[in-house]
Amino acid sequence: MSEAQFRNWQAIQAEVLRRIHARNWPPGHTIPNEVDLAQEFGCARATVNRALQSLADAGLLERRRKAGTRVALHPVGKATVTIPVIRQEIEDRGMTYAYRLITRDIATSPAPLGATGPGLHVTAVHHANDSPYVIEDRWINLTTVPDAAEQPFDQISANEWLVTTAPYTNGDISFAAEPATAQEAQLLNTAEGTPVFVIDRITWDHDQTITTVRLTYAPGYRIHTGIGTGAIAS
Amino acid sequence: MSEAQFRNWQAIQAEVLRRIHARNWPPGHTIPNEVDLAQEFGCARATVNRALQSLADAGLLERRRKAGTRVALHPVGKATVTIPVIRQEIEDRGMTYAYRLITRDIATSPAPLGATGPGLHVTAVHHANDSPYVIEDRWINLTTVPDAAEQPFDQISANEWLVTTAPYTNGDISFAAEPATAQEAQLLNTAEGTPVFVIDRITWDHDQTITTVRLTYAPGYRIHTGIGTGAIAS
DNA sequence: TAGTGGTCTAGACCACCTG
DNA sequence: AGGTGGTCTAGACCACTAG
Repeated sequence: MSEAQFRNWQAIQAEVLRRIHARNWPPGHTIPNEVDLAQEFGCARATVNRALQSLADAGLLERRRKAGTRVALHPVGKATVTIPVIRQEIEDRGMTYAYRLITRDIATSPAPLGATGPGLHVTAVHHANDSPYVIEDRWINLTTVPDAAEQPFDQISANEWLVTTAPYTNGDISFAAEPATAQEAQLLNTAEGTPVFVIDRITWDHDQTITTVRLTYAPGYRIHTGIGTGAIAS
Repeated sequence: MSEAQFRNWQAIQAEVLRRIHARNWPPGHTIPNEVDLAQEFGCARATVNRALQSLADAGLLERRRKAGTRVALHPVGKATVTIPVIRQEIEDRGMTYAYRLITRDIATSPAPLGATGPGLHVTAVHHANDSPYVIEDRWINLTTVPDAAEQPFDQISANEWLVTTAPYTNGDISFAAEPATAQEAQLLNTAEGTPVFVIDRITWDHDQTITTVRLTYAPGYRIHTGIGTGAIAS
């Protein structure tokens, strides 16, 4: 009791986790406030705050001013998916990267890009070990990224050019399974209707649309990542 | 300048972001250390630390002791995918939830569960508005979760029972697009070979396997989430 | 309105790492 | 060896919100 056993926020976090797992603090239970915990753990309140905030970020605790800190009823799992540059993703897997531009046109942007100004439409295929890896079907808003109009995108992909040129503040991303269209199947060297993994992404700089992209991966592609309290960052 | 314009860590974070976007601090650039920034912003170093750590978590900065803080060369995007309980996911979309147990057997666990002890194999279908929504094909490790053997899982799904009973510390998760097998197609009321979104998940309590599950979603399912510096938490 | 978490401060010590 | 980020402290004030 009131022993100064827990000197750093990670130790405190581990102890809190232990009590949750041991059902000392069951789901829905309101745990002691930060002042009391700080006294029990023999540390400053700021240290307790950091430990609890980290657990709240992980979804295991729900915190509200005045109401206190409760153990989440349904500990929502959270998986952080990293979205690397395609060339890096391929090279990190030890495969040889190649890039092939398919089409490049300037036309009126489709609805998602704001429906107003002109857009640059680029389609390309990224290869890994000479096999098609992913199709990049992209619209770039030429109103917000006018420099894109001068880029040929025949050597450097729009994917790679944009990350070092057009920073974004927000984005939406979605994952789905879809049947390959005839054109996609041809580019990916597979059969029409084959299940393919599709990522749709749109990014903004504040409220200005920058680009929308559909990435259609060759069959067999998987996204893999870790979850859980062991992966807590910050 | 040394003006005390930035009083809280979020304002500092915004200012740092502005300088990165404005190319004042281009990719690869080493930014001033925390002491200098604190003086410039007219605040305590801890406040600068919080702002920079938040940006480092978001992948925009790379920090190392002694080396300092650099702007990331390839600002890796990170999307946080939440993994809710299936019943909640359906009800949150305003649809009616229903659950149907298909099979329940005790047998020797397959390889992923440790290959040693007995396992409980449960397959079930979750419905939304009376349409099949997702197939849950699960193995539960009866060595680590013996209580599962006494659960019928005919009313409450294993998915829901486990989150409030068997906490995990770590997990792996992967997403893929696959063709529906004959059995999956039948349960999902679709055609064999139809592209379906599949989630494979395995969870451990430290190094003890708890459960593996394959979730096969009905055609049309999408995972959707946001990305970017606007979604920074903590 | 009072209790709780959110944050800031000024200072200090430490762990890590580069040069 | 020395500079940098990582963290802790003790105290303070503020913002939010439940009762």
